[in-house]
Amino acid sequence: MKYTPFLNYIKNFVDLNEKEITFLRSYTNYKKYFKGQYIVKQGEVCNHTNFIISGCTENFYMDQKGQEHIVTFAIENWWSSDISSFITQKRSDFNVKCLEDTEVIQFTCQNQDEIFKNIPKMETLFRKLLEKALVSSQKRIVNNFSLSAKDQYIYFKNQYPNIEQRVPQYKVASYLGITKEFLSKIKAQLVKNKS
Amino acid sequence: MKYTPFLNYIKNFVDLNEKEITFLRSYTNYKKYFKGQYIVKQGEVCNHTNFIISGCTENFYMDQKGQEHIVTFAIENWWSSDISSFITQKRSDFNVKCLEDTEVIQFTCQNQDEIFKNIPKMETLFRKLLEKALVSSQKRIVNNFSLSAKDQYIYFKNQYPNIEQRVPQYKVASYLGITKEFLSKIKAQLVKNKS
DNA sequence: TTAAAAAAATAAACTAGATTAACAAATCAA
DNA sequence: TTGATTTGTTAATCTAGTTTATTTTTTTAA
Repeated sequence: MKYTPFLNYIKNFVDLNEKEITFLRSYTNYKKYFKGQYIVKQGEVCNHTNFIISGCTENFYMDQKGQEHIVTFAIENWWSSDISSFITQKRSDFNVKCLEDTEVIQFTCQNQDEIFKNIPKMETLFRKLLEKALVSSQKRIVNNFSLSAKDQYIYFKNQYPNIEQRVPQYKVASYLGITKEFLSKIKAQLVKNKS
Repeated sequence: MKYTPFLNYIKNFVDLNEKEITFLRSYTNYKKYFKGQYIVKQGEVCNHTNFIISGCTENFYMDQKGQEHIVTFAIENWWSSDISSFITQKRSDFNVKCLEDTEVIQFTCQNQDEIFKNIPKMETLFRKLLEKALVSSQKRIVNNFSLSAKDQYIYFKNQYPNIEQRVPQYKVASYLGITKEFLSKIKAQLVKNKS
C-alpha cells in the first residue's frame, strides 16, 4: 500500500503500535503530483510537510534579478517543504517543484501538532530529523566558505550520489551556487586530469 | 539567582510548574567561563548544549590551510554548542570559544534525554528552537548565493545589531566569509556613499 | 523521423573578491 | 608611559568564477 515506504522509514527511528499507526494514517494523507507541478509556490503559505515516497523535488527561489537559486533537492525518503513558511504560516520565499512524478505523505500544521500531542515519539522523531537537517545545513555553509567550487562539486557527488543523474546539470550548478558554464569547465577539467 | 534569565527565556515558549522547574534545575548546571576559554575544542566530543546567560562566544573551525572560519556568534539568550558532535557524540569539527567572560546553563546529552522524557514540553521547546535555527541557517545559505559581500554585511548588521560592537572586525569578516581587507574596503565605501 | 526546444560545451572579456605588503591606530601589559 | 601586540587601513597585483555570445548535443513531442 501507499503508506508502506513511509511506515518503514519511521521504523528506522521509533516503534509505533497498531493504534498509533492508525492514528498517524488518519492524520496524514497521500498525494500524487506530476512532473513540473508545484507543491509550494513562492508567495503562498506552505501548508504541508511532505515525506517523499517516490520522485524528486527541487526547492528554489527567484531573486530580484529573476535568477533561480536551488536550495535543496529531495528524493525518496526525504522531507520536502518550506519549513520557514510552514512554521510561521507566512508567505513562502521558496518554490517546491516536482522534477519527476512525485508521491508524498502530507502533514498539515494542525495535524502535525495533534500527532505530536498523541504520539510523543513522533515529536522525538521530528526533533531528531531537525537536528540532522541543521547539521547538514551548517556543513553546507562551512563547505561554502572553505572549499573551491570544484571541491564542492566533488563533495556533492559523494554526498548525494543518486541525484546528479536525475537532474539537469544546470540545476546542479545552481545548487552549488555557480554558473552552468563554470560547472561545465570544472567537469571538463576533472575528465582531463583523470586520463 | 543565576537561573533566572534562563527560566525567563523558557517562559517565552512554555509554562513550567514548580515541580518541573525543580526537575529542570537538578538536571542542568550553571558554569562560568572566562574570556579566551574554550567551551568545546575541535577534535574533542561536545558534551553539552549551552544556554548563554551572559557573555559572547564564537563557533569556528580551522581548515587544512590553518585558516579560521567563524560559523556563528552567540550572545545572551542564545544557544551555543557543536550540535553535530553533541548528537552523534563524535569528535567535534568546531571550536566554541568565549570572546567575553561567559555564564551558561549546561545540558548534558543524557540529562537532556531525561528532561525530554519527564517534561515533554521541553522537547517541544527544543523542536521549535531547531526549526528556527534551521530556517536561519537556510537563510544564510540563500544570502550567500544571492547577495554581494556588501549586502551580506548590511544584512548581518540589521539582523544582529548587538554583535558588531562586541567582536573585532576581522571576526565579522570571517563570519561573512570574506577577508578583513575586503570588509575594510566595503566599510570605507559605505561611509563615502553616505556623505 | 524530424523539427523544435532544452541542455551542455567552449571561449573571450570581465569583475568581485583574494593576496601580499606596508603602514597606522588602538589596546594592553608591566 | 612605553613598547609590544592586536586590530584596522590602503593600495597594487592577481585569480576564481561571471558574463556574454556562439555552437553542439540531447531530449521531446507530434
